[in-house]
Amino acid sequence: MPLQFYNSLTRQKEVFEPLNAPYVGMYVCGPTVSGESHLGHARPFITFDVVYRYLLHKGYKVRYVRNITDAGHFEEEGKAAEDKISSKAVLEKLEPMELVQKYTHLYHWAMEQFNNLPPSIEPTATGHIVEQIEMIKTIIADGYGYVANGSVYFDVVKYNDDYSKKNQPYGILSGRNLEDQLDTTRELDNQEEKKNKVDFALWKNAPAEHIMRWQSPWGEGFPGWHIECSAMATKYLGKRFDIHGGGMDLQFPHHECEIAQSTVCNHEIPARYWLHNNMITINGRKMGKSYNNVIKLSELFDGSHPILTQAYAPMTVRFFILQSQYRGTLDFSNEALQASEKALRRLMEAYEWFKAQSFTAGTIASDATLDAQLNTWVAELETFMDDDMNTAKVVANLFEIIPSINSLKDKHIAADAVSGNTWLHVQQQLTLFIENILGLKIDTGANHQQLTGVIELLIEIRKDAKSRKDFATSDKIRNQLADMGIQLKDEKDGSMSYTFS
RNA sequence: GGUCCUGUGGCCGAGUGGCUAGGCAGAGCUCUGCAAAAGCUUCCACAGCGGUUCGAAUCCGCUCGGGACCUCCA
Repeated sequence: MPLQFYNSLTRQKEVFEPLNAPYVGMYVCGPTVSGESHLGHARPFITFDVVYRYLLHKGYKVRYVRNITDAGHFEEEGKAAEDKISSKAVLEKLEPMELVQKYTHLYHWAMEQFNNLPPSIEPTATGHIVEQIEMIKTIIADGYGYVANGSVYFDVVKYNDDYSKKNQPYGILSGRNLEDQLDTTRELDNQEEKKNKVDFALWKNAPAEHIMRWQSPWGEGFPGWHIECSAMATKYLGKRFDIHGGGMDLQFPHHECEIAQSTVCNHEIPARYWLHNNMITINGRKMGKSYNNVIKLSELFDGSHPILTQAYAPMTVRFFILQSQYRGTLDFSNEALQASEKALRRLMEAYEWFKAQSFTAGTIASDATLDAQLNTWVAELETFMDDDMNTAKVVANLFEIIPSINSLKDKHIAADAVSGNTWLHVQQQLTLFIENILGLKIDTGANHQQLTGVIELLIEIRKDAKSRKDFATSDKIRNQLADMGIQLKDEKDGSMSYTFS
């Protein structure tokens, strides 16, 4: 089966065919670095990291562009609720770029914790003001933008009238029609400047207190909310590229506006496949500022948020996200995260042991059924990924394979039950899917040579004690280490292993 | 109000007509000095009502519930 993605634009699964194989261009909307990323933000970045990894696995040469939005209204986090006068005071005290710097670092740190591969290009909005201005000029020249009091707006109604004739109405992506919106759009600032309520800003005149401002043909101001993505995607991926990704909540208006802007400038819908991940919910509600239920990533990793009963490792969170298919909502709870934590540990412990085993090619399987079953499970992994990235099914199959590995380890099945070739194949495919595609890495816990040495020493002492049947000493070592979060396990062969909790 | 999505066992979550999803939790057994881990077995489902069909969690209708977008938002 060929690789298929669900394309939000056509509302169906489609076979993925790059415009210019083997090259693939992918644009994903990145963070606004005016605050710290939260659990909800983790989902698109992990989802599209897996898309990126999988495309690389398929042999494509992928240029992955993920922007950083560092222009616009910047206020110190947590101060947003204050009125405009007091937030003006915050801006006076603090350079916007100081915030940008701080939260960009935190964001990169979080991405690294999640083991996300860095994108090929990570452009900033402030670094592409010139490109954005040029694009706006083109839109005005073509008659789809107009100037009002130093701001520039996109004429959505005109665009819709003209492009409906080409079957590309405004709303083509989100499936809404303009008539509905003309009635329902809420009052915004400077509404009277617009010809129509649905028009959106391409460039905004900067009020006196606005620190982030740039010269433009229309006076000092700053770019509108949607133009940066159009400008940067065009610059680095061309007028038409393969994949545009982001969260479902960006579908409208952000991506819709991107399509309108790029279509005017480049005369085509910018991306062929539009991929949208669904939201992470908490008690059934989307995580977001307006709901006051945001768990920041740093709080998640150190367990400091009141709703959390414990800290969760970044890999646990990644695994939690990958246990579901990206287009469905995913409900957060401590119970669910704890389940993921245990499951991930079981998976990685089995995998780690198995990876270190050596097998000989060419041996014959004594249990042909098991041999065939293993081959089937492994072969299905790619099929599941090809079907719109069903990582949930991939994970499920990994857990089908685990009992065989553990049985091999505990000698419940003989090594020759399965052919050497099959074992080698399973090894290789598990590494491919667990490490390279799902991007899960072995969490070594405390990775410190001296600590490791001390634990090894305690294990030696405990082995001695056990051989003397001095169970008091033996249990003391095990229990006290357990209290410190280090679990000792007696293996079947008399050896002892340990894990960190 | 408009547009759209959704309702799966204690929890999370796959599954678009017929086959055990999977994980965690629970129960039993095996192994073990004990424990943990592991293995084996097992309990618990498809919101409700009606329809289509030989057969529906899966298609259709209605009812009830939940949610998203329409405003910066992953």
